[in-house]
Amino acid sequence: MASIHDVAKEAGVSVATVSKVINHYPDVSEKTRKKVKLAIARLRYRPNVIARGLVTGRSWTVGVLLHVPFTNPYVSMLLEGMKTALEHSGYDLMRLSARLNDPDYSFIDHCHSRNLDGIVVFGVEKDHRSIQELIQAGIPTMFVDTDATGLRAGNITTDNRNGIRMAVQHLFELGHRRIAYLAGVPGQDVNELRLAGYREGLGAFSLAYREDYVVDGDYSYDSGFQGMNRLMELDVPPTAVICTSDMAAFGAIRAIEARGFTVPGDISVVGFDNIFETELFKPGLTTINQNIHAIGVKSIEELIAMIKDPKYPPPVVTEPSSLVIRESTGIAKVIT
Amino acid sequence: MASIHDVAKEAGVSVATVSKVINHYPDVSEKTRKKVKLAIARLRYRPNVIARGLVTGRSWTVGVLLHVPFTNPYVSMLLEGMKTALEHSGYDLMRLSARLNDPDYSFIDHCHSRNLDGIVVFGVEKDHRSIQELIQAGIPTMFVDTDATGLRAGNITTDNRNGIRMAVQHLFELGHRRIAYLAGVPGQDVNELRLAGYREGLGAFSLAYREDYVVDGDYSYDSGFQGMNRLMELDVPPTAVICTSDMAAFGAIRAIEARGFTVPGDISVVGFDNIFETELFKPGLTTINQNIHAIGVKSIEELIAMIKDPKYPPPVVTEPSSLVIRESTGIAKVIT
DNA sequence: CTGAAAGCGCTTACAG
DNA sequence: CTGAAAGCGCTTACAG
Repeated sequence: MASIHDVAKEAGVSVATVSKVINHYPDVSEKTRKKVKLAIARLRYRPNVIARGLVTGRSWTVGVLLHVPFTNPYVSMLLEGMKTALEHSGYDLMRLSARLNDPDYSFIDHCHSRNLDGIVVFGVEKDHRSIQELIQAGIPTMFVDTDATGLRAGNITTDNRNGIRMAVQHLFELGHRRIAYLAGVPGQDVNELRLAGYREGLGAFSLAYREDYVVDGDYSYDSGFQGMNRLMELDVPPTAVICTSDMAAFGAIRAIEARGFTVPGDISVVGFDNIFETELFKPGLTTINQNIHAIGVKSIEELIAMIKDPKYPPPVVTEPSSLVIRESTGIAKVIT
Repeated sequence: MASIHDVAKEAGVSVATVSKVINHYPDVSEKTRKKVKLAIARLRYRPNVIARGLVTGRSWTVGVLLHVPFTNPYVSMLLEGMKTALEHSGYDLMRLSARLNDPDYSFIDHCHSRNLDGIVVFGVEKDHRSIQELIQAGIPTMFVDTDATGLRAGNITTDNRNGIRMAVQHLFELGHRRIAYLAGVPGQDVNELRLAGYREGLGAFSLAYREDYVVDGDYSYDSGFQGMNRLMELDVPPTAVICTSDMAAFGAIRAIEARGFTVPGDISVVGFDNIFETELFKPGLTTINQNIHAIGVKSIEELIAMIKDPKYPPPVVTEPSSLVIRESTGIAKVIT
């Protein structure tokens, strides 16, 4: 690869002048600019981003910390949205190791040694040591689904409370009075918000909150399957269940079917996420739509805004959720 | 962040000596080494990878070019495998833009300006200009599912031919004689190999190859749906169909059901990939398993081997495929 | 065993 | 408007 020195020689000017042309400085004569541009074209010169970064302190790289597998459907959509926003921004995306609990590994050191301009974090709780260090370090950061903020850290999530409230209302209107909830991991921000939405939803229709109607889980198919089994073993099982993820809902439905019951004939099921697999699944899943792609796009857009302007206030954004009604919910069989 | 100069000052030695300690040079006295290590610990010093890269010419970064969406289930598994192999390697992964057809964008320039040590490519055909440039440039590269090689470029794929052959045999043994094939994009390496496997499979059982039993597609659900519709409109429709992807198989099954027929009662369907969605789908899909995770792992392992040793011969590896039998294939209804 | 110096490919005051 | 020089944070011959 040609370097800036080669270009300078070819054009018969100094490297400083070449640099000025590359960076669109105004104080270069038209004649010189032409000469330099010609030399650049002739040598197919491209400035070395690495070298430039060393002096400007910017790497034109944003990191992404994913504390979940790539096979997580939420992550796929998120990345797809991020990619869209990245495309013409000049920034590239670097995946960062998620060895957060390895004592030999320091996430923040990693970010520093790579000169990262900004970070998107998904799937890590805000009380984690690495996250605290990251916030302290003052590197522009956007948290997805984690309610953390800092001087240079904002976050973005879906309107979780209202999503679940809409689900409760939908089931109530179908005549359900025994509505259970298959929850996520206790303590996680998203889980607490959704749980709050569930309680608020019940309250809005004067339905009592029952401890035994809430089962913790981990968003997976298996956790939905097992959670549903527990609910069905209750003396008074629910007639409807809201799940904290579509995958858990899939598991719940198969658990219901495995006991010889039908969805929605016997029990109605609502998911959360509206991942593309809902289109494949039978019965079609009624679920709460998250605009994951938009969250991906905005997380990057806001991050870049923070990078570009040190005074840009760290955003806290909530994307609207909506209810998508398919086949897995129906009129309650028994009104108690 | 502390720099190497800060450490040198703190330890009372030169930066050259600090550098030697960091890089485990043997010619440093134990006493000096101790002093330096202490200073490093005290200042929480981490060498700047960027600066180091500028002089060594290595960025400790491998790029990945994905010419498909992140939501593609194959990609998710591939990335998950790559991640595994990357974890303790010291290399980080950078996603590269896929603006391959944008005249303002040069993939190879991008790689150079980022000083990438190696590249993994998926979903681009070998005759694409960017790919040719990449091979010429001599940057270590591993192609996934693309039959390209170069002085420093190898590739890895599944045993596509044999996979399809096994599917034909399975169907033949179930009594099927009218076996159709829902193909992928003509010209793509993977497609040609699978098509060859289909023909070989038919040949092995003396079944005639019929043009009208092969329909091109693009691996998607919709293409499977439409392709199956075409097959079912034939005067003598097939009793079994092999699909070039699981997603296409899902589409094909729904097309069959939409016409009031059943799988496998009326028509047997085989997929390709064994993505995790096959577990969700009903009926359970008989499919050809690709060990995608292993392909991800090996693509990185081989790439790193090439990076480390300029004389490491570019590997061409074929991962075995296997048939996974579930519910979507059954005994042929009519023997012709 | 240790360190001064040159250099990787850039940018940025600053002097002219 | 142009360029010499210093410097970003490192590594690597080379001299001592």
